[in-house]
Amino acid sequence: MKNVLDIFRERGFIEKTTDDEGVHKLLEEPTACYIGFDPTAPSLHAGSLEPIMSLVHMQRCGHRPIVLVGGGTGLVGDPSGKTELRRVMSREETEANAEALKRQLSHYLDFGSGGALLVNNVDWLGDLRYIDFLRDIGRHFSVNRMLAAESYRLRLEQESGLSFIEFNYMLLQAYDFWYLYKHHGCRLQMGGADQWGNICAGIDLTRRLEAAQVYGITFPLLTTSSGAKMGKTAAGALWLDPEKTSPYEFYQYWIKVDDRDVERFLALFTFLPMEEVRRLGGLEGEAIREAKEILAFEATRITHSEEEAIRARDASRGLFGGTGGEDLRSVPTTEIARERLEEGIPAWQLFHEVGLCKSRADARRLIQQGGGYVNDRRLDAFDERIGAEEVRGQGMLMRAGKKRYHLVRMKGDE
RNA sequence: GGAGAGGUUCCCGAGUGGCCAAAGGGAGCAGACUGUAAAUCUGCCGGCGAAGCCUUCGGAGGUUCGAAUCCUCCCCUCUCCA
Repeated sequence: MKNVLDIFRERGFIEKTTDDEGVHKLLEEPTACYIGFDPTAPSLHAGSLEPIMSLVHMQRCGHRPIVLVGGGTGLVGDPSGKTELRRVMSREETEANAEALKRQLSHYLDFGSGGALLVNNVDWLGDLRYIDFLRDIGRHFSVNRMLAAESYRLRLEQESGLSFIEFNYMLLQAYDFWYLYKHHGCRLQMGGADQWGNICAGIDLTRRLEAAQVYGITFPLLTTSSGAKMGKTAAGALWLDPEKTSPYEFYQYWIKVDDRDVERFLALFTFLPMEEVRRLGGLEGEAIREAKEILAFEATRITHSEEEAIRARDASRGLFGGTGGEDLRSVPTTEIARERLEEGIPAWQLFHEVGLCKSRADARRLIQQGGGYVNDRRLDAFDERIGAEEVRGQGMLMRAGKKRYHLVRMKGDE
């Protein structure tokens, strides 16, 4: 079997490793590896897709992925990112989120016996005793060295500063790595590029405590070619939970990616063989839409299901290809009572109500600027009343701008 | 604990008594051009059915005809000193 490190490398997962040869050698045998996820929300979003995919590759290659839910560290807050208000979360809350994460990750990973493992570090960090921790763990850390770490240095140079609780974060994560090594034989930690310092700290600690060599891999920070953080949509984050981001919207996200990102994303977010990835990435001009369609389909299939992917694709083809007679079931839909429609609803109110615009003023602007459509007819008055006669076939198709669709059906009609 | 700086609309960041719903940039949205791409140009970019009104400049009070701007107290952040 191919060494998973080589797969990672050719698919663009690797930013750097702590020891190229060592990691390669390590991965020749079945190995346990871990990635931490913060249980700050009940759903993961696209930003987590890269680490998730890496774990899937691991499992496919016969290794054992360990998902570490940061129930304990989540309460401290990793400074290796932008400062944000750290919400204090209750244990129940993080546990509920941890459950949700596990359910979600089960789409990708097999948590069956002997398969992937999910652990929550609150289980071992929660009851740590401060003095013991300082004496047993803290003594191994050189503040001088910590200060030199990129993640801290940045914060020190900026005026945002660094609080002691954040400064401690590194020790806790290092402790995690050691713990997982000790109890689950985990010898590899992976994470985003910003995790480098934390990972190295864990390696160091494990070496000191156990005289054992463990390893780390970091992934490149994913941004779109336009520089934005990946996984943002107009509505906010691109969630993996179909309740928060429908498969249709998910699919659309990938269709709309920048041309320059297609090949990279195909390699990262699908399992297509690399020859195919390169072929698709090499397409030029309009032909690259084929590549985007495949990317969107595969990504949606992996995260949701084949059925949803097909549905999203059909709806998208219909809406954008203008074939008509398409299956629109996956387009976001709102039901409105027949009486209200028969009376007629002013367009700007309707656009707001179905969620196409975030306020009535926003809707009015949209329509006044020529971006509001009903059944492909551009509205020219923002207060035009939209009535029941517009609802036909599968429903009334509303559109905001060129790309955002919404379907309205009459309540009671089927 | 002491001394200083600061908290402005999604973000960065101007504004120090009326001309401020608040410069500029970024992000975002729409239009044109395209390929549901990029780049570019144009417009929009707190809310409310227009005029007008309402809510916003860390929080609570106060001065004033009038406050993001002045005063008081409080909360938070940063820098230097201890």
